[in-house]
Amino acid sequence: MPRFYQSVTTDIVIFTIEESILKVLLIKRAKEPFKDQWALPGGFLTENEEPEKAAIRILKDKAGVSNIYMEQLYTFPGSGRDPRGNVITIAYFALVPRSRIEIQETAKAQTPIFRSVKKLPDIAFDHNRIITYALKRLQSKLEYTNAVYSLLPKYFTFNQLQNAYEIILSRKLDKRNFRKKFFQLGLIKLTKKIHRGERQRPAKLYQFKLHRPAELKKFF
Amino acid sequence: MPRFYQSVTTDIVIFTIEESILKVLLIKRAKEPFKDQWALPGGFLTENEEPEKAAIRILKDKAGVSNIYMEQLYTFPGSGRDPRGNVITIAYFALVPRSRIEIQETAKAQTPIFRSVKKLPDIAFDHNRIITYALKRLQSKLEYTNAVYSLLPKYFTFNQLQNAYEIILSRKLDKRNFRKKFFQLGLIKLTKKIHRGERQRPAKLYQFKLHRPAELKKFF
DNA sequence: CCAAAAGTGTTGACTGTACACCCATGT
DNA sequence: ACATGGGTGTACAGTCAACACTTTTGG
Repeated sequence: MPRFYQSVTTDIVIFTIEESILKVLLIKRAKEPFKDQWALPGGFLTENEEPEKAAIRILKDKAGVSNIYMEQLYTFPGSGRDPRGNVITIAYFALVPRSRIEIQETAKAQTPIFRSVKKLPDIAFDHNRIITYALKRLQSKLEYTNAVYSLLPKYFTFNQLQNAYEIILSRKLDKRNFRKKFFQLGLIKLTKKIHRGERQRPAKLYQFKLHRPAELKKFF
Repeated sequence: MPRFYQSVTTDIVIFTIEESILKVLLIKRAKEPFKDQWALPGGFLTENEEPEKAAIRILKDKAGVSNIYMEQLYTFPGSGRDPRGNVITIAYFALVPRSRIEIQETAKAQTPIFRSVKKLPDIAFDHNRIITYALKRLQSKLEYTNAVYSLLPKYFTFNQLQNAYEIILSRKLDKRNFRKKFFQLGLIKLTKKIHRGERQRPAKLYQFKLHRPAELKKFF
């Protein structure tokens, strides 16, 4: 059987919540094709590099974060991606609390920004399709995993938690039912800390028991 | 950024039900590495071939089927797959009713056989891992899609349907509850055909309304 | 008439959903 | 004192799970 070689890239959909909006990290492409257009951070696999390693490397290089929720999304065919021939891309998605992101100096030339997933600019390649796919996956992951832990700071209020769900699912949830259900899941625990300083009743702060992916039985 | 090239393969986990056992198609490797060991059908992408096209091609070449339920499973890294260097593999899984499979002449040298997923022989590469992953995916797909349609013949009895679920999920289901729930889903319709010839009460035959993938709200 | 699988409803437990008011603070 | 988000319980509806007997055929 003949052996062929392909170009393989990874692209990462990095989600965060900022100002109550779900946003995705985009960078401006420095090179052709699609020079100066917005695109997902990504790049070619280096020689013998494992795809997941490449995704972790890119996450570190562009957003300065590591050790966050990340999973493989799908491998997209290259149709039309690149004039020079087919390129397949292994897409990942990652969740980061806004506070942990430090845009790296090396990446600043590419003017990385977070854009609302609801108001995306024109985007290079088929990255729009990838983002749509990632959003669907994220929504369904909320329903049967503890993935949110990776969008929230270490200590958070129940309302922050609920807001994350509402923002991602784009719908209101009942406060009492949400608290009841989520607390029964046993994923989080009450801490002794209290969030003060706003001009209203202080809020109790919670934290996740686990800071790594876990599956649940059921959910929302 | 430098551009590297990778070898990319596809492997397909082809499931079928035969004699009330869930089985996977394996072939004997004709070449090194892992010559004469059992492996999933698969192969290198040809030049500029889209991964899904390659999977369809292999399905046709080895098992003689087309137009069945198939979806991308995951892209596995090549660690240790091939002594000559890293190879990544894009894995797919497919569901075929046993009756539709015609092992192709061209493939017979590789002595393809269906083996029970519960009693697999020694398998080349990391294909065991891929099969395990595929099985998990299949089980969860049963719960929120109509995927079974692709394991059953055109006309089938309610018991065949239930057996398919029981075999894949490895647990007994309550007959009355299963019928009630499944019928409410509205995926199948009663036909006027009747299955006779066994020495017991004849069974009504049903068929799926759709013979393509569909998502449901909920399930089992 | 016997063996074997086909077919059919009801009940109690549980889960999900809808809904409104008081509380603690900062200004 | 008041505005703001924090925090709490109950009742009804819908869904899930357990369970046993009659029917229809072929041999």
